[in-house]
Amino acid sequence: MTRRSGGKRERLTDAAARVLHEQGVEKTTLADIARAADVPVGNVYYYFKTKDDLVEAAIGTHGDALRSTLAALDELPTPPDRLKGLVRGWVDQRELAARYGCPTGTLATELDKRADGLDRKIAAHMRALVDWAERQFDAMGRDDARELAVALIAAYQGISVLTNTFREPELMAVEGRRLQRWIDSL
Amino acid sequence: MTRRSGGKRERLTDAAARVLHEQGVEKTTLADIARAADVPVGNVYYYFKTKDDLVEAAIGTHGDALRSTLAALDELPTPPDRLKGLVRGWVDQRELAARYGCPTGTLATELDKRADGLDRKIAAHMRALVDWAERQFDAMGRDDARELAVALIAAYQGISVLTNTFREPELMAVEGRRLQRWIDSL
Amino acid sequence: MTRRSGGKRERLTDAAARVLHEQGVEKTTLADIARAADVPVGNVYYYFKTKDDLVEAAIGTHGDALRSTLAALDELPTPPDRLKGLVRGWVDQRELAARYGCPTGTLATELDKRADGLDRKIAAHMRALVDWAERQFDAMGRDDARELAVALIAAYQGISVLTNTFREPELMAVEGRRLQRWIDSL
Amino acid sequence: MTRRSGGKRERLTDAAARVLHEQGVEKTTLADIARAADVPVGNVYYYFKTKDDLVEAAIGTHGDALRSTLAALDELPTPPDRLKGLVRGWVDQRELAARYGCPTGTLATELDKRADGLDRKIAAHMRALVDWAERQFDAMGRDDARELAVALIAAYQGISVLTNTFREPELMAVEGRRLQRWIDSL
DNA sequence: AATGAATGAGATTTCATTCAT
DNA sequence: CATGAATGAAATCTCATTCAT
Repeated sequence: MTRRSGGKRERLTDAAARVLHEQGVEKTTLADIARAADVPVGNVYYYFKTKDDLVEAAIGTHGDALRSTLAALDELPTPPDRLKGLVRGWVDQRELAARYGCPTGTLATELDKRADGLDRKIAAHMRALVDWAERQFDAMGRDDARELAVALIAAYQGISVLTNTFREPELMAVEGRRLQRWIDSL
Repeated sequence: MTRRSGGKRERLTDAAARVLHEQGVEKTTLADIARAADVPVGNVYYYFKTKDDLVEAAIGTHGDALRSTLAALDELPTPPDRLKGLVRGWVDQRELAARYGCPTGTLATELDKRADGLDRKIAAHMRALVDWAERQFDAMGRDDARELAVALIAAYQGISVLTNTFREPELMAVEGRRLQRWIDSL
Repeated sequence: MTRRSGGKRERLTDAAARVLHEQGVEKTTLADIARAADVPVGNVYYYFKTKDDLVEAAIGTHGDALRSTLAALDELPTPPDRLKGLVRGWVDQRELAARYGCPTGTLATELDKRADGLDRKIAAHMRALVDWAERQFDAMGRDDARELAVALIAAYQGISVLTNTFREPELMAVEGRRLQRWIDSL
Repeated sequence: MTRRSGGKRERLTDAAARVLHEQGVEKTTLADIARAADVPVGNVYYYFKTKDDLVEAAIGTHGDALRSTLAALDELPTPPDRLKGLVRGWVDQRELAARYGCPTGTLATELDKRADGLDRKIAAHMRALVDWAERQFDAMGRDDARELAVALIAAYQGISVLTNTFREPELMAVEGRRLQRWIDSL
């Protein structure tokens, strides 16, 4: 709710969300984020008590983005439309995935090495995504909705890893087509 | 290849391979690795010029493990046997994956944030794996061998991410059965 | 002496006096004091140019308290009554002393490490206390009034240190009885 | 037991003991201590994991000094001799007390504001001193040995505070004579 | 007068790397 | 070859003080 003074807090979380995705949590310094947000380093601590607090806020930003993406998809008429819309979004982002991977996936992978609560925060977002997909498959009358949902999200996470590792956006496009056909076949 | 002095070099690379997988590259200090290998810190630099050199050696160790796994699978009679053997290996490692993810995948994800050559080293191992799978599908007479290979490895990487994020080894087991059926269906 | 604006200045000095006693000068931040006084941090500087100015005001508050204590004792009929009244006051405060020590003594001890004038301010209060005791002993006809006064105040400061160090309020009570007997014996 | 490389660790604890006494714990930076010991700041952390660890070591140094002082006094023939020897030592140190107070007392006063274990460490030294004095009074056949011991140490702590506050070493000398007479009178 | 926000200097701490023996 | 010790650059974090409104 704090929106005074040019939305500096928001600028910081946005910059953090982007930079942490690009550089990873451990490699990114507060100075990196402060610079990207054009805020003096010392000032960051006015808004966030620790670096982890800022990381948490950035995770929240990614979660917000995910939520609004899913909300937009919910406007589509049928469950298969929605699922295919999700896949289309992934394909649209393939250049970013090739360079930095899926934000949720790479953050989850990095944070899972730690035992603080941050890993649970990002896991919650991943779970929200799987849950959403499950609801779509369920609406399509599938008994194995959960398994299908896991398979879909896993397919995306997996191809993100390969797309990123091989720096080949085209891989995402190919897999996207495969997933579209698969959804249609259900 | 040097095997002098009580295999200290090997102890270091082995320890590095394990600890880097468990803790991640950035969170792991040289001291962590030295301790795990029971080698004095100062001594590490006799064997490795920099930390990155040691990371590279650890990547090599993971590559060796992968190569010998594939070599063992090559002993199996038919390509589907080999592919299903690969999947079985993944399922067998599901507890490790739940705790730390796939070594190759998590290392690739972390190193891809950097642009210093190490990311290309780990990418090479990932490529070797895809190539091997492609050869199997090719031997099965599939025209779309490359695409199938990518899909298989992506499925594994993806379920590794979810297994790790949710700390649920069972996800890997379920996906393993799905992949087995899929291979049989080809 | 300014009493405008809801006595904010007074609230600040009172809070400072208390918090500085409890936490010590160096460990206490301006924010701590502002919070305790329920005054916005930025506002403190309207009343006090620097942190040291506020510390000085807090010292003044302790001095005021001391002065009014002595003024009240001056109402008692005889010098021994007054001295024993002083001792009784110390014993009454023993729980506070056990937790945080004598305010004057602990502040003096901490400020004496500095050479910036504040140490002289607190020394003045300590001197006022010794002077008052000297006047009582003098009125009792003692030639060694100064020496006795120093001994009395030192006894209190010393037992405050021990009471605080050992967290044993009872020490103060025992020493109080000893001092009462001693005063009676003069 | 580590005594290599020019006893740098010892140099650090000695410097810390001195500088912390002179400047107080909170006002003293690691850089201050490192400079006094002629050791690079970064190197301090090779010997002490945190600043508090170094403070603890410095407290230990003060404790060692106290112990050896008492051990030397134990060589004196009679308990009164020993107690008066203790007092003589205090008087001999009066210039230091006038400038910085009693090391044990001022450290105890400052550390008692904190709730970590360091306050208990310094309290232990203070207790050792009281215990030693109690043993002497006990050996003199006094039933009230504990109370006398507390009174003696309190007298010293108290006069240290005044000597320091007023910057008057002579106060310690006067009180020393008073305590000598008092011991003789028992 | 009042105050949320801003700032920068400085403190603690970490760690890859180097050095002396 | 081996190794405990050393080093300095850089990162996180704190806080008195100032600023803009």
